[in-house]
Amino acid sequence: MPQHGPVPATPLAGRRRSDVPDATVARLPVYLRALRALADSGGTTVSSQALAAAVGVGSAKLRKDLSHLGSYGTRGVGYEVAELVSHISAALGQGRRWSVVLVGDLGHALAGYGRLGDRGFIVAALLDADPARVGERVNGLVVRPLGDLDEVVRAEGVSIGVIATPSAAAQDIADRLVSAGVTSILNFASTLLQVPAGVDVRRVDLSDELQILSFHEHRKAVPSEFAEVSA
Amino acid sequence: MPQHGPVPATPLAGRRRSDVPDATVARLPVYLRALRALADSGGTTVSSQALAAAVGVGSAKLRKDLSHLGSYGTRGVGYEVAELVSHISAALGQGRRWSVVLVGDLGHALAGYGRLGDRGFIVAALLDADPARVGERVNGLVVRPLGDLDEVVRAEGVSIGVIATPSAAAQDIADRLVSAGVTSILNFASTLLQVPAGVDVRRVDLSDELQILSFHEHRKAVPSEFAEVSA
DNA sequence: AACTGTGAAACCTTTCACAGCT
DNA sequence: AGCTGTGAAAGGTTTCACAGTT
Repeated sequence: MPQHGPVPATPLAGRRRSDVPDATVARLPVYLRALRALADSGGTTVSSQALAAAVGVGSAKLRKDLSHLGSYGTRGVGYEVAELVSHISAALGQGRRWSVVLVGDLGHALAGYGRLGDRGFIVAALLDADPARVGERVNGLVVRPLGDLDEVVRAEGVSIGVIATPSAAAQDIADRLVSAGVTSILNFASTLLQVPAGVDVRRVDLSDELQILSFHEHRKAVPSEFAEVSA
Repeated sequence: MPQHGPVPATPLAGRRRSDVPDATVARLPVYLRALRALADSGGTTVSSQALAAAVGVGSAKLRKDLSHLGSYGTRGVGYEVAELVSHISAALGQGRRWSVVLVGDLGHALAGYGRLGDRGFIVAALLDADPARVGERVNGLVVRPLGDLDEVVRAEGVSIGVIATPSAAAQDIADRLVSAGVTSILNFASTLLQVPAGVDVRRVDLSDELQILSFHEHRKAVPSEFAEVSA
């Protein structure tokens, strides 16, 4: 797995993947959720102040974030909720519905948890390598055997796969997903996946998250030890 | 529409929480896992090159990260695996074992998934508001009623809670956790929690993650619309 | 008066490149 | 020769503060 481009001489050859900064992209789903809640409760316009307060960020950051999508506010007034919703949705690719496959037993639980349907995602299939789990009904879906992966991905045009298997199986599942045509993977296993260029992977790991919390917790408990250099 | 006058939310005022940068803290668990794998396969020393390659970061970044913990390498040689493991563990607070409570049905699945025991975490209890789930055995633990929360937190000295309930219940659970004495929360619900200062919250949301992936996926599909003019 | 959109400043993170040790 | 540790440079993100618009 090659890592670096060969020539570092090029001054501006980095892969600019999109015009929207990563940090902004990560916040768009949060804004979107807050805006939809606003719309549901009858709001028609919001100021950056009000929306920012609702999501717990500063208003300048929110405005800067939105400015990367375009100029959709009205000076002196604020943003039209419905309009913002549609622009953010469009940026996130929600203009179409994305089919996803969830693989592994944690996936069965996630399928019932996330309200994915409300967010423009269709669970094309739940897959499991364990024959004992196959056939189980989970949240209106029947668990299918791993062998169906290729067929499902091709038939349903799946481009996103969720790996929620034990770590040991994760790389194998990733390989299968990629060879079936999946180009984005959300990986709940602790394994660091090897994938070809062009495939995006995001990893979410329970124990990593807990360890980050315990790092800070540790500091809360013994602040004096870290405050200052002693003798 | 939003009339919340003063913002009670946590604006996260500029505060130096620890001497280790956040970005570094987030990577420590990854280094630690790689180092343990190395140790298990008999490695005794690593160079920053080798370790960095194993976790998919640049070697300079790895060295800079480690330098925030101290100076534990040997020039010309590399790092002693066992020594690094113990220093990173110590930084993450793994010197002691942390008790956690998992609340909600997704928590039941997570309890069986994460190998938390291997990482220094003890699941003090699985709690559920649904009486039908109470008494269920999951991974060697019996699901207990939500009413036990206070007792468990105090009896087991729990400082970390995981919220894996439906969104509608999340804020209530957070309030209960906080009033029982929990000071770090990992929130899998989409709700943005309001907590008092001093309580850390990390949120992990399945549909947010999928939306981040679909953002990029969207761009892959229609690159011409967003790409710059090529040479 | 209220609020957006945005340059510029401040801050944080990553990468470079090399001095210094083994 | 090989590798760490780290200042300095480069790049990215957040915050400030205000001109511009309604």
